[in-house]
Amino acid sequence: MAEHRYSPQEIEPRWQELWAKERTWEVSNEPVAGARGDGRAGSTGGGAHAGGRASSSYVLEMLPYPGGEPHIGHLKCYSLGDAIAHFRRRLGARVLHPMGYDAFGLPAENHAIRTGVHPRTSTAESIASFRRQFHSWGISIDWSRELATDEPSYYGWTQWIFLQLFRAGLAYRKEAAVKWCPKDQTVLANEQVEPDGTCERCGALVEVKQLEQWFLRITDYAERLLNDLDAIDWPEHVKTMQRNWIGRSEGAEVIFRCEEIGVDYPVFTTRPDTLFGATFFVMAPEHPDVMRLARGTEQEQAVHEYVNHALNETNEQRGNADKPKTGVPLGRTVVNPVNGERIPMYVADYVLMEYGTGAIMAVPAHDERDYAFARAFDLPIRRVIMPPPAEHTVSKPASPPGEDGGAGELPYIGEGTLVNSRPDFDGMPNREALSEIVAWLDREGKGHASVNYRLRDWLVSRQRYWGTPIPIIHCEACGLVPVPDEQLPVELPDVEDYMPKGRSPLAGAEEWVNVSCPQCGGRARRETDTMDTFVDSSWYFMRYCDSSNESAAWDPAALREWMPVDQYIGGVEHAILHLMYARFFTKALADLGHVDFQEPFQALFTQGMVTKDGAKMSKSKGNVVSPAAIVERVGADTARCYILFIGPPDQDADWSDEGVEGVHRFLGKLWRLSAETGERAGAPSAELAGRSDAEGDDLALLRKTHWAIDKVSGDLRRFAFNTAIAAVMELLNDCSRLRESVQLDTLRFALASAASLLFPFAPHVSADVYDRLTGERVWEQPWPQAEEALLERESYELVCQVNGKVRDRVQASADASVQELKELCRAAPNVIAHVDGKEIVKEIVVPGKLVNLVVR
RNA sequence: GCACCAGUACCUUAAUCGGUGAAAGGACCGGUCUUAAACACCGGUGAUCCGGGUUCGAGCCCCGGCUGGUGCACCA
Repeated sequence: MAEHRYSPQEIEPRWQELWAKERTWEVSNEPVAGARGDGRAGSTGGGAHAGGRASSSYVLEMLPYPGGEPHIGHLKCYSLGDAIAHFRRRLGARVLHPMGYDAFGLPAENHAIRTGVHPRTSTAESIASFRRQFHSWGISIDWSRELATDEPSYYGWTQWIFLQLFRAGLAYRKEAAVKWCPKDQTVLANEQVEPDGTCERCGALVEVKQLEQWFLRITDYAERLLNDLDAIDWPEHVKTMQRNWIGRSEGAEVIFRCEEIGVDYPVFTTRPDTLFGATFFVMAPEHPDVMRLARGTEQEQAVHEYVNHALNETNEQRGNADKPKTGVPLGRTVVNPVNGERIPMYVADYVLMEYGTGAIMAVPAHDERDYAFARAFDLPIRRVIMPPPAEHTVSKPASPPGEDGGAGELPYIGEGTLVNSRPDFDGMPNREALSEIVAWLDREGKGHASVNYRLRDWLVSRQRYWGTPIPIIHCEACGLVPVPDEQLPVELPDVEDYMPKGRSPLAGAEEWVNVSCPQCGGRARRETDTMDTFVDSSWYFMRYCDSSNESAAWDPAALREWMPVDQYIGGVEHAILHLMYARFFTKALADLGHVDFQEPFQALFTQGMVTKDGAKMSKSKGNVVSPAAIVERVGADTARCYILFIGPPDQDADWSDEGVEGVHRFLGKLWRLSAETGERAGAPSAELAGRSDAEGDDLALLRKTHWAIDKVSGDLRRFAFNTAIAAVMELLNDCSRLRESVQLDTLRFALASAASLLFPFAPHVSADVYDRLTGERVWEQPWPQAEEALLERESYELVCQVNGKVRDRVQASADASVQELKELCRAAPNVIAHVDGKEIVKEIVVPGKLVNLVVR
């Protein structure tokens, strides 16, 4: 008797080598005319493959940042994506499933500062490790399209795109108050600052600095980025996060004039209907005019102190809404354009420079923050909206307008009727008054309707070394001059000192920096800032479509074949930044005529985190599970299967070593039972179960098999991988239980089907099992189809209830009529005992399930 | 504080339309095999957060509460 031992260490490399040698997962950009031209296509024909050209499908997981070794989150992401890719292939699609590396970035550079090792070296080592492990996991990647964003052949095109944006006015330079990380010595995007005011990467307290920086005009796209969310198939919570981030509000811009210094100050408000209730005016401490306004007044010193104090506060301290309101008067007034009133100006830290115009009109009666400030500073509070009469009072109008009580508590945020405004607005519902007032302001030239966004322009320059150089030359005569396309890529030079000193380390590479101006030929200097790495990852999915193209970023025909990505997969931590930037790039490139679609990712799946003992894995906690160690111990199939079995893939899941053993046992059982069965059956045979005459246990196993086919197919469509695997486990349990009592062909069919269904999750063992049983390549088989006839039963156990309680069960035929079912139930012995002469008042029949008799 | 999601056995997860006695894996217990153990095989224990409502019938629907998670949070 041959020993049957499941040995992934033997099985997995064997199949991996075959797939590598035959380049099984590579796809060309030229669709072959149907499956006919493809010699390797499924030998059994295959419904989905037959006739016409196969459909194209682009399945993409977010590209990894190659730092150190892959972690368990990578295993989950790529196991997930691979399952989807395999499933689509076997449904008949040509699937593009590429891989690359987001290779620029701070960690490699900081490592270089510590060790002196060039970032290129450490990154290359890490990439090699990622590549090796992806191979050992058996992920079905088209390696011919592999790319890394730090290769000149890639970033040359990143630079080309930057220049496209620059020429279109979408990339610009301006001095701005920027977030500066003193530890990393670089500027951060707003998005990279944590809510507590620390750097996302290193945790240092972020400072504010005035510097000239490069920005991309993403705000031009705010409206489209918002609206087009409706048309894509993304998780609702991700869309919500994007909508909140864009933060669209409708309202009006209204001009308040400071007559003392003769300057107009526009404010943005969403509530122009409350304009008549404005009793003071507040500016943000960062507002450039604050000191100018206070100069020469007796408030100058106090304002100076207050502003300094406010600027040194962290976002966390300042952002706390429960904090008592602080501020100081500016000693100036502005005129409310609707009624000519002079109202006092204040500076207070509850007003934010980043939002609106950095100045607000304060309406304490109808805004909580303004109310709190007014109470603290003893400022007038004027009600201009009356709530509608309370429901319980008789339909009598509310008490007459005025300062009196009876109108409810202030501040009042809700809807109502205007009072204390102008005679022609008083009495109007506030919604209506809002548009009337805006129209009136517009006519008077004192304001206009306006839409405001929370979204800021994207700050893309970094004073760091390890990034894509910005391809611009500074010429004293010509200004900002783009590097001519034929001189791209502007290669990143080697430097000796990576340490940032408030300017990019590139500034030290004199030979590289000093150039002649492409326009006038005069002396000029290269831009020394590099790009935020999010720029690199904002277009990589397009490069995959044509990654070896040396004369263009892509051939438009290649994009037409594959884009947009049909299924994108990645962590929810990228819900805002990466996904927003990639969408912006796509739209900008569409406007410039380079692509002909508006959204890069048609469908998005966000995977949950993998935790250990309920906590995020981290080196400091010592609870890191290494994929390499797991794969070495139990094999890639077990690791992949387990991580998908552990729970719904969009939820967080806790890793348990015992759970891994369970899945390992399951795969071992499948393999052993199949090896045994293959041996008993003699030569492998593609001739699978003849089912028409099956009965007894054979029929039961056949039914279970088709149930599993149906279940797994449905589960895969909705990404319920955990239940799909559980269904195969159930099928295998039945195979094992019935193995002695069914015909060999039935058992072989059931086991081969189990392997076929499991292939997207555990490709190696599934391929091996399928080969042993049938001599065929499972990945060349079309996805199995469940036989409708076998999903139905010709008879079933009818549940007989009396008053909702199960009292008996009897066999009923599947086509029994409602009347027959009632009779069957009434005749059941235990039902008779419980009815016992009582009156049957109601009979509920659920065909296929039960009959319930209600008795009294 | 606001919004959304979730509470099922000791643990992690299932359960189309409201329809049987709530399923899978792990853990645990017993048996077979073994000198013994591990492996394997066979068998077993065990659950719908609390309170109300709708219904012939509720894990599933509605209301209230409790607990946990996520997102937003001075955005004018």
